[in-house]
Amino acid sequence: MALLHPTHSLRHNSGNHDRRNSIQEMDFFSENRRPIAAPAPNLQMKDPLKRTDPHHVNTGLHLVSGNSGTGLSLIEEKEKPKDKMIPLQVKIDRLNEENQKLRSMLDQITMNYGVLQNQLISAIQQQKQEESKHRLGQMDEKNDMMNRELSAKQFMDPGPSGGAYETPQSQDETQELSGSLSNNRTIGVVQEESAHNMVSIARKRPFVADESDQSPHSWGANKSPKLAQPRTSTDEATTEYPCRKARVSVRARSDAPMITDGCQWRKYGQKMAKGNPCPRAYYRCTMAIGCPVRKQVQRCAEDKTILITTYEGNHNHPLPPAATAMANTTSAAAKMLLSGSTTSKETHMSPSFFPSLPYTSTMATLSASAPFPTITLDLTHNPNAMQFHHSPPPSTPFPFPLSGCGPLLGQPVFLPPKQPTAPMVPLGQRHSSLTEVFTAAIAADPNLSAALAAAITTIMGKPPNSSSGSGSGSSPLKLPVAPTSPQLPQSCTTFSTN
DNA sequence: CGCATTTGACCCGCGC
DNA sequence: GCGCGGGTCAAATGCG
Repeated sequence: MALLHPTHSLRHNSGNHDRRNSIQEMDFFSENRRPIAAPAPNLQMKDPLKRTDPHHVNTGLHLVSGNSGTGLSLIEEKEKPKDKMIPLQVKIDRLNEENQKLRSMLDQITMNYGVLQNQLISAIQQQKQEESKHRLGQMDEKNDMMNRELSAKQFMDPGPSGGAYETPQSQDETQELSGSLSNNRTIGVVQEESAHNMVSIARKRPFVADESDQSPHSWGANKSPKLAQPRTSTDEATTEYPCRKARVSVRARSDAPMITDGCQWRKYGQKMAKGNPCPRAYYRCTMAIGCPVRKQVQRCAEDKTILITTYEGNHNHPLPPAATAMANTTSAAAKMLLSGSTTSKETHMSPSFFPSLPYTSTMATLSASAPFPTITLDLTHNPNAMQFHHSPPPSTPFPFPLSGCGPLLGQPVFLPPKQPTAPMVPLGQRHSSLTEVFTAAIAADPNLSAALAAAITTIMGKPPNSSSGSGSGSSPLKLPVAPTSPQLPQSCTTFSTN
């Protein structure tokens, strides 16, 4: 969340606050743009124009988003006489004023957010400290843990000023931040903690240690020995998350009793879940003998048009093309969840973390609450924002980001926010620079997203309210979530309704 | 008749 | 220890 307004952050930190409207932005460009702008003679022609009105300086900032820059370049290109420039100048002035107003609003929102986040973080850290006292007695990596917290805090801490977006001091620092998150140490710490938790869970559920390739889970393990498969040392999922049982839950609007995701399922049970008048159906993948994948289908108690499908496990067989997208998506989500969810039960992720993802308005829920960490992908909102690379059946009202199916990993697993009022500004309009930074960082390091999730999770600690809601409503905070790294074996299949 | 679905019973973990 | 709830099994049932 701290990166909701990266550009804003950059702007604020690129100069002194008392000169925020002029010098700071000029400094920003002087560091990053001058090598390009200086050689252009047209810019010098533009300067006198800009100096006639102080707002023009601010327009320079707007160049970041390219809006004002476009207008100025038009002036440059056409070389209008001064009398023709006047209307344009007036127009630019008006745009600048508008820009100022928007910026003021943004500042206000930023401040409010910062205050709230400060309160949240302080509360969480306080809670985590208490928790750490118990855990540290059993942990040998005390220092690592502290470093981990610090590392994560770097990412989230709004800073002493309370302005969450003022933390990065410059683009350089932002890049440094991205680098620190993607470096081996940070990820290593994250994985270390994951491993530690896996050990804890393994003690609790010894049987899962014998699980094979699939994400560790109980079904087919203890009750169906025939399904047990020999463990291979090369299995990455097993190596990384030998004891975690992640679930990927998908919320989608559908009238169909069950979504068709490209796999064949056999119903093996149905139960009434507490708090939900609609029964929960249990399905097992029948595409291959011994496939451990299960899924649960249940309608949302609040809105029965919403179908909640929860996947668990990884397919042990080749998937049809129609099934790979969902499999990749859920795998990515599951891996992110597994790699990120350690001590906390819920994770806050900012949409700004994943600017490269097209579905910026989508939301996902990370819930590591017992017994299994679950990531919920909410596809019930903003269908317009979705892009269909694979047309769903007509009866499939829900949109699913199947973009680029093949390597969907790293693609968005994004869902609409529960709170439609949440201000979701198109990323590209507000913070292009930092967006690019993170895009590049994520693209460069497939583990980064997982590391981000882990880092955030680490500092978030336990949610203030651990009481579980009933049924599908045991829903954690709704948060924007990242796509994940591509290493997880396919967990589930495609996704469409009947 | 074979297969899928239904449904009650059973098992297990967790909280009190 | 007990009750509750989630998850699974397997016999019964339905359907093509």
